[in-house]
Amino acid sequence: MNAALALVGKGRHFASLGIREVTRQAGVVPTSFYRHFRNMDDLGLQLVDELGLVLRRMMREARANVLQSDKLIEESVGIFVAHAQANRSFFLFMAQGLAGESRAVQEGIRSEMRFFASELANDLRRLRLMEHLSDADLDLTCDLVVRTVAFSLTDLLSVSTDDDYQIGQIRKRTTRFLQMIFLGAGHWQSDSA
Amino acid sequence: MNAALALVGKGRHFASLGIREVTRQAGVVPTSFYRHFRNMDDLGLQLVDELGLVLRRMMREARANVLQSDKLIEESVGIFVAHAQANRSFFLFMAQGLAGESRAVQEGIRSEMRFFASELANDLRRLRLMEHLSDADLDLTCDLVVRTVAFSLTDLLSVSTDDDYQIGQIRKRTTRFLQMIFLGAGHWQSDSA
DNA sequence: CACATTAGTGAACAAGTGTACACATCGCTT
DNA sequence: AAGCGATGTGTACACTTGTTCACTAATGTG
Repeated sequence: MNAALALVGKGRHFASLGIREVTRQAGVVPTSFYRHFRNMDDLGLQLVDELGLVLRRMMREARANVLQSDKLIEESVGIFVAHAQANRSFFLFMAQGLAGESRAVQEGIRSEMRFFASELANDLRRLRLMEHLSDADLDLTCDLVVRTVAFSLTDLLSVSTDDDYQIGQIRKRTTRFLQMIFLGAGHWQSDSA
Repeated sequence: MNAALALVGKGRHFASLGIREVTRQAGVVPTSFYRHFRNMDDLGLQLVDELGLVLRRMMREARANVLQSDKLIEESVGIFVAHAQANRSFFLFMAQGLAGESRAVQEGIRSEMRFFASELANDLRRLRLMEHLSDADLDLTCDLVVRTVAFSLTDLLSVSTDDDYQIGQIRKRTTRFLQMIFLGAGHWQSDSA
């Protein structure tokens, strides 16, 4: 799995990886592959599972550092960017998988995103934010937020890790996106019900 | 190019296509490939160019049908969904290319999206909508809109063409996303400047 | 200690891959 | 009608690919 991630990190697309290529990168003979996975799709699914862990770690850190802050959005985006840098290959895999070749991987990633969105909704409820929104509308909002951040991911991953200027731009832009969304959510239903 | 699109339409990922595979689908001998393209990346780039045409056609139709409507957003989303269905393979290619293997294709698609966003901004200006926004903020809004729609694309393309219920759901959800964004844009700067 | 499980090995095979080269056709313009 | 450029063909070569099978080394449990 690390070998596959490493190749993805080097710019390859997961869908174009072959068994021999992965085992070569892992420093192991091709046949060994079958000791662990039935095929590449299987490997992809296990990567999705591990991706879940990465996301959960990120959420935990966000919750710990953000709760007492007044710049909630800005801080969260910062943490997200930091994690995306630290786990570049994982997030690359995630971005690829969204439109990937394996239906199962695709669905897995989508489901991780849904989970993330619902956790975000819970947090907002706990913080007594957006209390005027119905549960469904809060879910809607959080879904939109998660999508927006996920899209920023593709921006982030296409600039080199040390291009601090561009990274800063992306962070600012993403922050504004979210501010605009929450601004809309704040006025939702009050005048569009 | 049609052969490559056809394969993508059948669920393959562009990055995993080979020259022989494409020529086979095209009903042509492998060597013929080199009469038209230097390699698969080159083919991808030419597909991006043609994608540009598809998008422009879509914009034209949207402009023609939407201008006199009061349900601007809903209509636009409808037209988008219709075009995404009609040119399924093209949009699949677009969704794949965003996190694809070829940097050039990636940049090409991104640039098409930027163009689309800027055209949208022009239209809004012409319609005298969102006049309280600075040019930069209007661009920001349109970028966010285009991203949101593009993300809905991945939802749309992952359900089968004849699942009208799901397609309707996606259409409704996307419409609400855009309504929320424009609602936020409507209050932007007035209370967050 | 013995034994079963797990992870890794090496050789083998049929099939598929990208690319090169010389040759054949077609349609167009002069 | 002649010639030319663009497109397609057939053959060939050196690799790479997925998967199989029987075998070996390490691991931890009774």
